[in-house]
Amino acid sequence: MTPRQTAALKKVDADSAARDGVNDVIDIGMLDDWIGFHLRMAQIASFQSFARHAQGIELSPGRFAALVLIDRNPGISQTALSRAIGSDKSTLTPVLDSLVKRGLVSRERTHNDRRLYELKLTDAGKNVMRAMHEHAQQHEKNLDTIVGPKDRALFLKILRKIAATRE
Amino acid sequence: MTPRQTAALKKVDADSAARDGVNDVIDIGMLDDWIGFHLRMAQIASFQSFARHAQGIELSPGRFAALVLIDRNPGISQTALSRAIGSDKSTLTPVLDSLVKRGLVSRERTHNDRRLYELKLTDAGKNVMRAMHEHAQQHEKNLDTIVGPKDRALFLKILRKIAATRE
DNA sequence: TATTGTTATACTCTATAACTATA
DNA sequence: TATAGTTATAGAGTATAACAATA
Repeated sequence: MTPRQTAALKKVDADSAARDGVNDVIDIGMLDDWIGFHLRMAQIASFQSFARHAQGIELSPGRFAALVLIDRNPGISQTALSRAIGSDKSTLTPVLDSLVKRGLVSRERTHNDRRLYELKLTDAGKNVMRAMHEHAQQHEKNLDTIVGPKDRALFLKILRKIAATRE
Repeated sequence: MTPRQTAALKKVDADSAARDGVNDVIDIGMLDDWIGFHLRMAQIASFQSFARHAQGIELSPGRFAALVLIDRNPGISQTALSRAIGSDKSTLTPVLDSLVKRGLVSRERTHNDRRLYELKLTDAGKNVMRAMHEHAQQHEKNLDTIVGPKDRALFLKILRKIAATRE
């Protein structure tokens, strides 16, 4: 490892820098060589880009993911869904409340075990998901361009590996 | 700060799957090929790993980053700091309040322009940063192992590129 | 007793707008 | 007028603990 120790995270404009007595370029020190830090910054940028592409459709990446998961796993329970997206079941309650209220998801008790709900997409939910899909695909296309076709598979493989690791 | 959280996309245990009538493995559909999705999942996993390593020291990645930035740029103003970490100045106010209250950061008006604060680390702040550094390095070492030495530079380069893109 | 899902509660992170004090 | 920082406020996202209904 060869820490560069210095990098421009963001240039401060010359005027304000002079005014502040602060250097033109901010020194991010050891962070510059840290995977975790850049993972965080990349995710923030990606999230913001996603939000720009999806403006008009009110659906955060998390909710969109919930919709996709319900679509692909019709009848899934809330607890199973919460496990899949890595959040607590109590976190999911208001999310599903709003998705049901907006008519995108149906929630019915199972016949076998009346403690569980069966989650399914309504037709409206499928439509919204499809519309969202298009926006998300444009966003993905931009990411693809940034990553480049040559390194795409490797990059994805590493991301999957990081996500799968629980140590 | 004690985020528990489970594995994203993890397998549902056989028993509960049978009980739920849900497949053993959750189908994530189109998400599986999406960079943005896996970026998000990797970041969540990395964050949780960071939290586990840093348990005992109450410092989120964001606050740790603020500390590092102040350490490397002593005398930086709050607005410059907020620009560097990409959040609003009002977001930073309570963060700095708590860092100052905990004796980790000093905040003094500049002599030239009495609207600005000069942020600096106190000795206690430097100590905490050093302790944090050790935890964070262990965390980084794990990430390094996952990524592998061969692909590390390329992976970092792509992350930087994504973070730098504002389209 | 154990599990599903809800409720009550709380904390973090984030932002916008209006404000103050200084320039 | 413009800038640095605070305050008021709000909303998303997250969690834990206690609870009701059901198993």
